Amino acid sequence: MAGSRITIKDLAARMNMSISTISRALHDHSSIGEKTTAEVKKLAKELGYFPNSVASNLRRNKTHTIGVIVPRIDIHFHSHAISGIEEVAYKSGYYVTIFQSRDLLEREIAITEILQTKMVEGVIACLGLETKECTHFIKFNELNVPLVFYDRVSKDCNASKVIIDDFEAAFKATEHLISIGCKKISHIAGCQTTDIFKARLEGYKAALTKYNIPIDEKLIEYTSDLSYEEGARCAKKFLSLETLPDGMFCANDYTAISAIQVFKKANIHIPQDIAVVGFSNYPISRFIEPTLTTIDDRAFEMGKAAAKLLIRQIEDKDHIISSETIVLKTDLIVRDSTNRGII
Amino acid sequence: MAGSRITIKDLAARMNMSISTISRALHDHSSIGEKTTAEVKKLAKELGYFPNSVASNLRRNKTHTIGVIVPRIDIHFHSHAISGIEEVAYKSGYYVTIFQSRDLLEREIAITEILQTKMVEGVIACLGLETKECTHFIKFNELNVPLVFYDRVSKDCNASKVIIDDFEAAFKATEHLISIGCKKISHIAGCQTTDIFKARLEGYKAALTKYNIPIDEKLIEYTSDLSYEEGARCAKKFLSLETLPDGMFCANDYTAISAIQVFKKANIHIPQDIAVVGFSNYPISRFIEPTLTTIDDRAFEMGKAAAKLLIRQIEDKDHIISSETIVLKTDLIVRDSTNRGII
DNA sequence: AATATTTACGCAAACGTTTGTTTTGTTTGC
DNA sequence: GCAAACAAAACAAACGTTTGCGTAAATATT
Repeated sequence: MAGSRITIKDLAARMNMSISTISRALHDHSSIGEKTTAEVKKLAKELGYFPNSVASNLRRNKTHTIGVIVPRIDIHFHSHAISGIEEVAYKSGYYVTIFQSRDLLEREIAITEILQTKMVEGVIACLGLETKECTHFIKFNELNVPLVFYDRVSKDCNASKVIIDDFEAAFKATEHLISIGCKKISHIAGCQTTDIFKARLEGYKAALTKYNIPIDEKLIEYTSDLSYEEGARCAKKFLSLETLPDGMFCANDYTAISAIQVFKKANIHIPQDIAVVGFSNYPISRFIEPTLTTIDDRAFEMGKAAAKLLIRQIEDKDHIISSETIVLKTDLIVRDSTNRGII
Repeated sequence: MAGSRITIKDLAARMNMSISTISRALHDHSSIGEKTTAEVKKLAKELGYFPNSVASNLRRNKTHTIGVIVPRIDIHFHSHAISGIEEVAYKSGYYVTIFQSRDLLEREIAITEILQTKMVEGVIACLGLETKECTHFIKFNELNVPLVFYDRVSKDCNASKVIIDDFEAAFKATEHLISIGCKKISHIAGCQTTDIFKARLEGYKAALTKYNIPIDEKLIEYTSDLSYEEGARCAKKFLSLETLPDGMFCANDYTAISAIQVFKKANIHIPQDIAVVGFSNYPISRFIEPTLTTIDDRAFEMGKAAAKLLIRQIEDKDHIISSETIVLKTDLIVRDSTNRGII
């Protein structure tokens, strides 16, 4: 700020013209002569003029800004999603303002209020863990600002969504274990009040059922947060069974990795004794030993899809779209933790 | 947008008062009666009024926004730095708009221009790899908008900086290896046109010198990008020496990890045969086997420090500060890759 | 009771643009 | 040579706030 910024007025004064002429010249309006247009632009460049987009936004009632709410920026999944969002937004001439809810409902609500005052043209959000209902988002509906949720979405909110098919992904993962010969497949499950983790459990069960493998609740361990520590705990639990499972599908990579490390310490070989599939394809899954078979979470694509969808809705003058749901295909990435060689 | 947003005008009409009174009431101005103030606020809440910060920003010539330029959001280091920035900014009532240069100079320049039009009050940036000089940043000086670089900084730009002492960190890392008995310490170095990697090499050399260990160029491997693949290449090079080094300091964690994996495959034990120290404390360093001794890069703290410094400068009316440099303390995190038990 | 002071509010300009309407001056058609 | 048509540029209002100044009524001071 401060400094002495050149405005359109200054240009007008220097050229002995009206400010409207300057404005139109800078926008190549047809009603301004070529010569004048050129001169104005030349002067603007000379004086280092930059348009004041705050003023422009006010007048045009457009900010070309989209607000993004994520639980935490520093989680791999979200930073990749944001990266995708930013990439699409930048190319379409939109700007991205990011807020972290830190999984706090109070903060999430405060952020939605800030976003209203900022006149963002659209909002992309991933709900925080505390968020059970989302009345704080309905004001965006009222204001006609498009809203897109990704990954963690809310059923009872009228908004567009971008998700992966967790059920199908879990099904695929489990099916893969079966295809390499596993008969007794365990599962480390996430918090069952969260839809995505519920879906992963269901997908696991469905795959077993399809192949006539009975579902054994003793082979399912529930965790609250899928942390590294929880993974170790579950692994020890499985070790204490009469017979060790010969396959394991984990609802995320952290638990898979820590379980693997526990197994290795117990002198159990992976994938020979027990094959393991994770979920999310964290960077680390490529580096541990053995490298981890996992489901790619499509974070970057999810961000891109969310941004594209949002921008489409922003620019859809007719506001004909009420909501739209995009389900992304997932990829099973087969690595050494399920590679038993030729079968 | 669209919709029908309630403005201060609407409130004024409903209350049969002037807009200035409304504005003042909403800001608890002393010249407005208590009763009126209360009534105005009540009505505002009823009608769901939200201030239009675009208009406010224009009038007050303040945006309370800081622009952030990072090479990539989805790199762990940067997402953590951003997280720190956002945390501090949020608490101080500032908003954060993020741009990725993707290490492209052209894009970095374009972003600086966008930031000018957006009237941001301050800028935090980490330079892209292509950026050798930074004339595109001097306009911020001219406009009196404070500028803080972090991590990758530029010498020839008049701006504040937040960095870690790479020299000292590398010195500490190397000294640690010496302290556990290493006599022949190798180094995997980064691109020597980047200051931070140069400093790490220098720190390594200085530690050797201090303890009268001759510097042996054969023990130093230079890489262009410190990639996982490069790490493996360097490790093989060291394996081909007549005698294997008994310690290794790597300029980042990726090379350390891939080198460790190469060593393990060659049946070399870590840390008994060769102790390894990385740099940055990537999350993965806690999970690999053995867990990796490394230097914490202080990403989050760096972001916080940058934001605090920037905001201080923004709010320093006198513009008395020209520039300031903060050097953060680093931490050596000792893990199993250098844990030889009692010495 | 007259003046001074305070309280509570209104008026109007300003922030830097954009844009519908008007004005001025030039060209065209006949 | 005069109306009509057009091109080029000016006028002025508007976007939603904030804020210096003015003013009327209410209260305090003598």
